Amino acid sequence: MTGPGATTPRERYRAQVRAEVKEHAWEQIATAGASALSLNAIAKQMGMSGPALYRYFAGRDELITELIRDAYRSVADAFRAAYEAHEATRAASGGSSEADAPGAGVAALAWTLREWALADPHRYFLVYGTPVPGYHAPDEITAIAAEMLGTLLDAYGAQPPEGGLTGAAGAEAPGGAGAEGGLPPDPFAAHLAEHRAWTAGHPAPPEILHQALSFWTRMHGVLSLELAGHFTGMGFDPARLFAAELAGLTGPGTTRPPSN
Amino acid sequence: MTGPGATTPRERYRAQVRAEVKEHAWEQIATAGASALSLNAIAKQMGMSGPALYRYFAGRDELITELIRDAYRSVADAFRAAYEAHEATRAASGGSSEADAPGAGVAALAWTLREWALADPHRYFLVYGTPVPGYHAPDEITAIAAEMLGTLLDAYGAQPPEGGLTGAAGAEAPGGAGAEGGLPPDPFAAHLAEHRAWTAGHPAPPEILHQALSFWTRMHGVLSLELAGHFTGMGFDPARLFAAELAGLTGPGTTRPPSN
DNA sequence: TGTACATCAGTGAACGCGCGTTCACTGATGTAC
DNA sequence: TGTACATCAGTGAACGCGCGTTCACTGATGTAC
Repeated sequence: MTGPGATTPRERYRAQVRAEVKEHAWEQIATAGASALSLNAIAKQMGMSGPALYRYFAGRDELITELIRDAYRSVADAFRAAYEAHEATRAASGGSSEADAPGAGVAALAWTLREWALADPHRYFLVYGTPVPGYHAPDEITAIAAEMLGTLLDAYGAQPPEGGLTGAAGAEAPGGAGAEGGLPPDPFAAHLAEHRAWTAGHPAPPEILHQALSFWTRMHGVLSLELAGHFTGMGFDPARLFAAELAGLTGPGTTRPPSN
Repeated sequence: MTGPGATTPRERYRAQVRAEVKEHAWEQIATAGASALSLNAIAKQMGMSGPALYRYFAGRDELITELIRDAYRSVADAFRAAYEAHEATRAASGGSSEADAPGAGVAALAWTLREWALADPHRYFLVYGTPVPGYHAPDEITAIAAEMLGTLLDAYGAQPPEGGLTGAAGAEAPGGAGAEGGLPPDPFAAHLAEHRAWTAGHPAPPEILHQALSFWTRMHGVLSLELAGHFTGMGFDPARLFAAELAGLTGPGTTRPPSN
């Protein structure tokens, strides 16, 4: 690894072939699933002989690991970019735009996640689907996962936290919130207060940690069932279910996908 | 297929061997994943030669299809049994037990689902994980899925519906429910009112359909991330997150797993 | 109860396939002087 | 600018493997008279 920018023609060529191999790998995964990924088949598709690929990847395992890492990287980057774009519009508008609605930042992340998932379902399942047997995520990947949660916490932290968000923290008592106007007790937040090592020092209060985790599981709940086809034939629009779940987390008014 | 009970010794033997084959199939899936399922390996494990299994299954595909169907069947049966057991205690207690708390029936289903999932994660992923490429669920399986949703709707229907359940239908306005005491509008329920063919004529109102779908996606959101290992190393107890999500759907007081 | 026949479980050999991976080698590309 | 050398991309043959599946065949089990 020399410094960035200091690429020889050979290095550029190598990078290009590696990228092309990955592209064909994704196509193959899309067609026959990750378990059917074959170096020989990729080579044939590229008009090369099987062993040639060993110049670029140490073996099948390295290729798969790299695909998984790239997939994580792409969703984390999309997440971060969406957060920063949202913060930028918020700062530019000076406190009076839609971007200032409570939960707007979180909603932006949700729609970004959905867009990323729908753009390539096989990539989604490589990250969030059935774990590959025998595969153990290297530290680099768990770090990216933590980074993503950090972005989510940032988005929550950038919202007015005083009672503006609802739905995740504990159940409202039947008939509405408590008569004294306080939030109901949140036993899971209390639990999280004692198990927050995974936040890497993020200052978010435990109730926000709870909300972030609920966000995570609810969005993936809709997406994984939708992409696995469990809603096929039921007739309703999964995007609306996604929007409804999101509304339960951020309040109404942020339930529309971004206009793009 | 002769009538039930009219089994010859040979039929009994066949059924026994088929069951044994499936058992080894599950072991193999647990070890190396569904994609690595091999008839030859199963035969070897049973002390038989490869082609022998063709007396019992037409081929690999039939075996996999049967495994998936069995998995669906087992969760649907567990669901139905849990519902009926709950209704039985409810009827026996005459209206004053814990089983009468709003959402108690739904909570019983939730914990049943969780128990079923944890009992065999690979079975869970065969049903709710990454779809097998090229595999299309036969009608029998979609029928079982519909049956399960029917049980869920029954459980919702068996609860007092007048404002007793919270969390899924639309977002509460910040600061509590509407001042007039009415529920906030639920656009997704309105959508479902026009797309309810999948309920097979169940009389549940659209708001309940919404709640059932939210139940479904939220429970699977926690379970799939948990079982795929995405919470590993984060320190908190996934069961408590599951309980918190459930509390958001049924109200507090039904957030403990059944005592067994 | 005993014999003749049909049914069925299981074997072993074989076919064709594609896989990951190693190895010795050719030819082109880049580098040093 | 030209020559000598090192580096690297890619090939083709080969190894060993396990897969699904077919086929002709042997023995055991059940059935009919």
